[in-house]
Amino acid sequence: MTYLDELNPTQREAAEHTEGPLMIIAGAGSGKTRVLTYRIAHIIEKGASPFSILALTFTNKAAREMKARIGKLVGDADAKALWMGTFHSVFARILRFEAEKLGYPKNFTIYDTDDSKGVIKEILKTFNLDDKVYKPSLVLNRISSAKNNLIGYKQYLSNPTYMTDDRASQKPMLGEVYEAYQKRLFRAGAMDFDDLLFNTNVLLRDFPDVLIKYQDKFKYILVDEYQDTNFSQYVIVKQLAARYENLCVVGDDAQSIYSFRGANIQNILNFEKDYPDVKKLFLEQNYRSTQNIVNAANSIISKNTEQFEKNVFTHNGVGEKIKILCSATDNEEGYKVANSIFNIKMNMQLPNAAFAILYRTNAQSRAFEEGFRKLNIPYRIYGGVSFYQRKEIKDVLAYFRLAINPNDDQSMRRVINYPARGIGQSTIDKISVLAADNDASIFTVIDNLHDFNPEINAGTAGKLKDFAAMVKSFGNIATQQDAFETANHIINSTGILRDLNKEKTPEEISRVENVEELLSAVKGFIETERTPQEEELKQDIVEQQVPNTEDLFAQQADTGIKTIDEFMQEIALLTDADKNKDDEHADKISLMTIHASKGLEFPYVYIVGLEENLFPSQMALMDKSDLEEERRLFYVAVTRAEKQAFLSYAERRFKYGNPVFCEASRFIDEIDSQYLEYPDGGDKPKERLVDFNGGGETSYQKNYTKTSNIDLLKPKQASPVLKRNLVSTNKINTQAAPVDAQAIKSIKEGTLVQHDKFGNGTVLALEGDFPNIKATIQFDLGGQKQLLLKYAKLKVV
DNA sequence: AGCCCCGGTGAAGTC
DNA sequence: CACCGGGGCT
Repeated sequence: MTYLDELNPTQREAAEHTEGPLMIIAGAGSGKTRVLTYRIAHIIEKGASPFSILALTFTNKAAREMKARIGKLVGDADAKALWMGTFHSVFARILRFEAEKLGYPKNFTIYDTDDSKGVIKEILKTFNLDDKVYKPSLVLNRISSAKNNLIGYKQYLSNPTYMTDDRASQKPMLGEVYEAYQKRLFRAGAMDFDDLLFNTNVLLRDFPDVLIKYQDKFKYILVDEYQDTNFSQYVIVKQLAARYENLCVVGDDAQSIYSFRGANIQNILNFEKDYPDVKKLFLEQNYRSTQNIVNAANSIISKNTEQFEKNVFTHNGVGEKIKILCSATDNEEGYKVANSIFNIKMNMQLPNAAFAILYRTNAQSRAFEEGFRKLNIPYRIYGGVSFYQRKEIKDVLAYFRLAINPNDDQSMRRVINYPARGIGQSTIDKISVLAADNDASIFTVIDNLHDFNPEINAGTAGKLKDFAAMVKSFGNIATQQDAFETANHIINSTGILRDLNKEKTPEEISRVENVEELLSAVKGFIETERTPQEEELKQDIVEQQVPNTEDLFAQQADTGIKTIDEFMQEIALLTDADKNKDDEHADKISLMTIHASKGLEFPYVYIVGLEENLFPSQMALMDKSDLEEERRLFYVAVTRAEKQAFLSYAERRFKYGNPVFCEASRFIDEIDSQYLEYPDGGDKPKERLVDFNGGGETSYQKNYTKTSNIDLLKPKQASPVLKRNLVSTNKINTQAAPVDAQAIKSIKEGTLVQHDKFGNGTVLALEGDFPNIKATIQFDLGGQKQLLLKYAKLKVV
């Protein structure tokens, strides 16, 4: 038990309080992971089986690292036996063994967002709906948030509020699209990410024996990052914990930054209502950062209204003040930050890994990359297009998926004619219609062609049959051989590699390399042991004496072969943090979004692009609660820093190809100025009126003037839209509602407006929801146009 | 069937 | 500006 002595009294209390509900509010850098690992180790040492402990983390990486640390305390065998992972991966694993109760095959496919969007597009086609009105991404968001709130399509269709909302937003068919979407996925034997949680809830709700089984099994439940759980996850946890109530949730309401995907901060704020006898502990001592950083962060978060009272403090040194960097343009920001890093690195003899650049949006990385390249400093970008998103990889994976589940229509469409085998669009259309009409999958149709009487010539029918036979043969191999053999076979017999090797362009060569890399990932996969959880579940199945002798999992339990099916399960649930292929140990500067930086720490942190409309983002400015979330995001960013933080902004920045004047972010002003150091060395913001005419014309200005097609450089004619950018960059209007919004809202039907290009016009009609209002305008000269108000920069005449 | 060019459109964060 | 999808051409 000596390791418990390494904890401070509150931490230790948290680790030793193992029975009953416990809520740990853990401030940034307060040693949360340490407490969690010690707590779990402690539970095991007290005699609990690791199989009875369920620990839900935010990323698989976090789970992996925590397991490794627990392994050091209690031994790897016990650590490996823990049920630890993301909500999605843990419950996907359980669903594999219970899905048939819900009518899904146990080898169901997990659809990613691209798959989902594809399904929506097809539905829109069959319903003859305009995909500009029913934007797939919006439709999907709507469906997703319904599912995260446990609203199935039947409830959705019978809910008057949803129906009214959808009619009001000109999308009365949304409920029907939801229904069709769900039915298509079911037919394809597929679940999307939200279904994994939704269906887990259905399972626990409708099958009391299953609920009891898992309630009994999980005697200890821990949930990390509880502030970012959604309703669906909340209900799962509540159900599973109902028996023992040994439930420990850990989180920091100040770091809740995922409401856009349904996370509900109320889950943590209301925890004590659900469990009145909860033990509440506050970890308030920060071990990560200097006093300046901790105090500055406190002053930021104090502006929020919804939060637990807490007092984060540190005994670390005072440290350097937070430095403000101001650049003329986004490009200059890149050089300035790169130079600043270079200087500190040289002066203090630090490794590159001591520095991180955090931004609001991925698109901001470019300027910094250039800066680092000029100075020859190695860097690494987190996020972006992941390996598994690449076209050639998705093609190969589609074959893998078909081998496992031939009814997976999205994969079927992807490769039915890739590499080309003479199955054209019109043929695909015909069989798609047949499939939809008969509520069958595409595979079912082509595998039983003569039953469906398609109007297809004999030659094409033969090709379809051949393809169906190939898919079937892949299926056989997939169940009998290991993942690597299957993958090899599929890649070779489909001719994908041949297709990629046709041309020797650098692009194609890198594609071949990617496919080879995928193969070696499969190889690596079969060489690792299967997890104890899989064995446990399989054992469970065997004990239940599943009668079906062809049962895939029973077979695997016998042979011990790791199949392609298991490989796909694993990669379908990787989080972006897990997908980074770059080697982690190389000494590089890290560039990432603030969201991606959650849970990480760096000695020197540069938070860049601190400008109104960028951070806080334009979208967040519309809504007070969004602004609070944005502020929490800023809090997360600042608290990543150990030694020093830098805040950088640019006065001009290219957005959508146009130069835009920027105003320093209100967040800078919100920090108590005693913790800040401005560029001129003072502790007060410099008066920075934007000077349009005076001063030498820099090359930047020339550049901007040339490419600008809007009136940014003529303040005299400033429209309401532009006015905001012309005000002094100090406090003045940071509290006021954005002028953008007002300008947009002031436009009604019949309003006379002026447009840069089209001249004067009259608004005929408006449609869509703010801020995406589209206006139909009759221009005196330019005729009738449809314009999006948020882009159109209209002036009211 | 495949390629190219054009025009339109979008630009936050993610399992 | 960068990307995507559609349409048209070969």
